[in-house]
Amino acid sequence: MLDKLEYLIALSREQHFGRAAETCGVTQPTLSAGIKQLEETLGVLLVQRGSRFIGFTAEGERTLDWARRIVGDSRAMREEINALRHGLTGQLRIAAIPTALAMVAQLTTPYRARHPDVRFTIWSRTSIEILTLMENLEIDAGLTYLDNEPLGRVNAVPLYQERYQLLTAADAPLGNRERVTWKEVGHVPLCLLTPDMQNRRIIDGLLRAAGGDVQPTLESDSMILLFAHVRTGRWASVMPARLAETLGLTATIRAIPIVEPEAVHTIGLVVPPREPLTPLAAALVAEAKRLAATLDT
Amino acid sequence: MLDKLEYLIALSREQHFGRAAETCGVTQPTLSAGIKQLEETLGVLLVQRGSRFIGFTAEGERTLDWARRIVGDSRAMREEINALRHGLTGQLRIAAIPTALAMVAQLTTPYRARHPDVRFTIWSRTSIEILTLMENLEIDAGLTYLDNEPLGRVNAVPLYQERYQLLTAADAPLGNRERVTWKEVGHVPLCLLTPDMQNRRIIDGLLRAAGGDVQPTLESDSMILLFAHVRTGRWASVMPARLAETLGLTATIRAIPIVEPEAVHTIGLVVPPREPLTPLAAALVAEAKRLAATLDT
DNA sequence: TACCACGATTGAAATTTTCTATCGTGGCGA
DNA sequence: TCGCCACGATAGAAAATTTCAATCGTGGTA
Repeated sequence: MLDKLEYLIALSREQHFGRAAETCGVTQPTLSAGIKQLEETLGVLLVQRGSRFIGFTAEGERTLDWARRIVGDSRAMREEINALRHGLTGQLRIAAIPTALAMVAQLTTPYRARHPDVRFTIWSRTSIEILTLMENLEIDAGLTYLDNEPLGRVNAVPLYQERYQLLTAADAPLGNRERVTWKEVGHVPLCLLTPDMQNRRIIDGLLRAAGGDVQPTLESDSMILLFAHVRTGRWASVMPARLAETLGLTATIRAIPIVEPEAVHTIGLVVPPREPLTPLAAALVAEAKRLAATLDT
Repeated sequence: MLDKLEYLIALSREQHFGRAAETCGVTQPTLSAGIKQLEETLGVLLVQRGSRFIGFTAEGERTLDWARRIVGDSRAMREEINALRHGLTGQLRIAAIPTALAMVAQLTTPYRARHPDVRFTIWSRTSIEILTLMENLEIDAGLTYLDNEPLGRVNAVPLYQERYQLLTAADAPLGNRERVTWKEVGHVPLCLLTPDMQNRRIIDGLLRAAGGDVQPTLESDSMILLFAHVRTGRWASVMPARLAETLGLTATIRAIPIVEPEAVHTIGLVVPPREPLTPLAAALVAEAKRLAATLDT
């Protein structure tokens, strides 16, 4: 039964019987039969059947909710019992938005000092993908915006405030300023994240509100790539203050606060709304609270 | 896996491998192997092994908690999906303390009017047994005291206040009074519930506080039996006001309020702290809230 | 000391699960 | 319009697992 529920979750993730079967490590007929058996025991159709996967029925969606919860709880049970015997071990899966990636090290480093047997896997993902991954039990925690676009069903721990700076060469236009306005930034050719990133949508909004138009010269989903371009001294970008500090400024590259308005967004840790949390996730939340205290103001 | 967790719950209920197996509809070796397999997948001992069942290990108790939750959720899933298709059907299992049994009809009658396909099973149990039954997923709801002795992990809906009256023949000692004190009641030979009932412990406490000693002439776990004795005109008892009304007073039997102090205890519906509730339980909670509104004050 | 209750163990039988191979269907491009 | 292709369903054989009846071993008890 539990494995059938896993099949259902995989199917919702992959939207495809064959691929779902593969991720579960079984063949396609096995997964098909599993879903059909679920349908029989529940007495309802769960999947809209055509010649290919179309979607779930209303009952299927509801069952999916329960499946996520039940499967999640059974994994949490295993993890907790294991932790009772062997302390915190295993793998912690985290996804973070690109602008928060640098902050992850502030969490993982003290975490590892306390719990050396935990291994980490960290993905760079959009805020929307983070929520989907969390729904589907593919990550244990996420680092994302808490206050801008709607959050799904998660518990959140605020970590720090994201403030925006223009990153540019000192000898470029605006390079000598102590502060610049969003309107001014709108007239500079920029390297920005791609529009599927919430950070980009925030910056777009701020630029438009200042009456400017958004004309990025270069887009990427990688902050490293953006930063590398800025480093050449020939490009400019908009980055959160903390990230710019972490990446390291040189004599020739300046980070200039952007005002009018001095926009601020909250970044935080999100974890599944499970009670109790898995031990690994609970320890991460504890770490996040400690970190938040040191970052305050 | 799910069935193994059911075995664990059954074992905690029966404290005996053979009986637990029987209630699960399998043989004893099957249940033994199931528990052992659980122990292997979790990598810990769950049961203290002697030549017979001794108890669970700490890890076993923790696993039991998870098992109750996971098994409860999977049943709730089945029930909810079934309700989506066929409306509310199936069986609602309720346990009530004896003094609240008469009130059950106030819940079941309107419930059945709304949902005619639901069948009821109702047990008379002590307040402690009700909590145990709920823990072990053997009942869907209970009717018990909310305010006197510690309640377990449940959600509660207050229903009504229990006030105490002396039930006695009009021509017996105290039979002509408008009110009597607990001290006076302490001097009358009484029919009371057995001491495993919380109602009895409450009355004991009140009698002792009034300086009297508790000397029941007759004890039973059945309110019907107590009432039948009172009906003969030769015995007296202490009953909640509402129950006395429901059982029906005759010209010769009077219900006399007991004061000093005018003790009051809250009775309510308790349901498992599951979110969401099963549809059957949720409907009962709705009914209880309606009833509570009509009973107010 | 002998018995008894209880849970573990064993080995065979039954059931369930899983796989490979193949079928049928609907969509899509030539 | 036809033919191909991707996808999920189906069938049947093989493998894995679960379950059971029978029996054993161990403590506790008379």
